[in-house]
Amino acid sequence: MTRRLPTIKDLLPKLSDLLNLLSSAEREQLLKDASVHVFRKNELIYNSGDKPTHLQCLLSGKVKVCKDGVGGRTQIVRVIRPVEYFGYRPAFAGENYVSYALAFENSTIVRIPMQEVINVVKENPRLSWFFINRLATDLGRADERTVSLTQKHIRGRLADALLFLKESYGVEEDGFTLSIYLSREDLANLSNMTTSNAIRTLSAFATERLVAVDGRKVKLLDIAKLEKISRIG
Amino acid sequence: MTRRLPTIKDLLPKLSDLLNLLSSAEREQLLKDASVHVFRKNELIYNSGDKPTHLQCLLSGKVKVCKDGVGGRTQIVRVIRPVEYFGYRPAFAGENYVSYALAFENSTIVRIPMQEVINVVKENPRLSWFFINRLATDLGRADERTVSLTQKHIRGRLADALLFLKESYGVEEDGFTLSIYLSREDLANLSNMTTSNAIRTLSAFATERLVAVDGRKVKLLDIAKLEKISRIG
DNA sequence: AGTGTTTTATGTTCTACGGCACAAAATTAG
DNA sequence: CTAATTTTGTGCCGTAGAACATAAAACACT
Repeated sequence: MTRRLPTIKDLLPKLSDLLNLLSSAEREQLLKDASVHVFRKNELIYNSGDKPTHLQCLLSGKVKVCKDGVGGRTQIVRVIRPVEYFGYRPAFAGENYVSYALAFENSTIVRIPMQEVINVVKENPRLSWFFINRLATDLGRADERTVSLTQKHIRGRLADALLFLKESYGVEEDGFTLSIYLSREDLANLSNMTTSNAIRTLSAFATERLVAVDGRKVKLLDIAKLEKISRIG
Repeated sequence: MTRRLPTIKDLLPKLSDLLNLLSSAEREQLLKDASVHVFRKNELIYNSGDKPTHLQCLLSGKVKVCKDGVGGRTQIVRVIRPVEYFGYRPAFAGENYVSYALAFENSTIVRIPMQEVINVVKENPRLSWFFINRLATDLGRADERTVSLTQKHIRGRLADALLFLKESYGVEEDGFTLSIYLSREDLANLSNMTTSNAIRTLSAFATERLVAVDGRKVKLLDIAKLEKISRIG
């Protein structure tokens, strides 16, 4: 079977929620140096300390954005789904990356030179609004997350993580199975606990019939109950 | 002694980092319905659930932005200093407030109708950039904070809080005393611990000569050591 | 198939920190 | 000035959850 890298032209429709905001000249300006990259599972997309030279758009696959804390423990800060733009925050803040991004699974990404994006942002208020809206939404989520992760107990945090994954990546045709298959360790890093506790708590949920587990496949059987656990902490 | 409410005209210079980005017509548009408000210590500036009808600018005083978590425990999410704009995030995200703001001490605030701000933002990329830059910076801080609060131990979190207060509000003429006098409870809510533990840990810092405490006045005696405690968690 | 490596699972121990109780001090109210 | 309330300071206890150990299972690689 022959494989080819998709060209930018193939992908235009997927990028359109951003590109539609632009004049054709602006579109040209952004796309002339855009490039497509394929990352294997667990491959590093950008690293902490790197200069944010490119706006990235995830076309297919799944990506996690992480930060490592003091004890070497890793926190998954955000997850990216297709078709979502990411990697722009530090460029807008005038910083280097303070997080790193890894492909959960094989992923295709378009990279657009950030300087061009900034040039257009500084001219085109519609594009500005696009980013203002996303940054404001993400900031709200981040604050919410801080409170949840610091105040809720383990069961509440795991329930949060499961519901969050459903919202982020959806479920399979059966309507129950999370479309993303995470290791217990990733699940732990998402909900701020140790791997052992993620395993234990997920087992507990399984015996309580809140979820059904088959390896890395997780079926969410009782959303209402999970939401309640999330609410009461 | 007679007191009068300052007029918008008096305050124009203080608002200037934002207003300088605007045409005089735009400036007029924003200021025509702007108003000045004075809040007493501990007074509520906006509440969770409120509609974000106004962009606010703190002219004098100090303000805390809080969220309450599941156990009724309060988390101080952000602190505002003069001259800083706040209260705009949910408007840009299309949400209502999910936090509430209280005056730490008597504070003066200018309120500008948010709809007018949005109208100008959607026309003027320089103003857009102003908010993009701030939102991006705040989002970076929020992520950093999440990791710190979840992973560092109590001493690290309290050290963080003290250094953060120094950075936010500065010190008095002696070069050591924090310019903000916080209750132990506020200190606890800032660093995600119970009031008792804030008291205990601050006492420990005092006996270690890292700080000197006199009521609510806190002198930071050994910044380097505090930074180290923050770093090692 | 066989061997090494990573992931999952479970039990056991240990401790950081929350919860609670109470007293002293400080602040506010009347 | 006195009473009431809030804040600060300490001690003690209980426990959620981390740390560690070990084994079984799953997976990867020759």
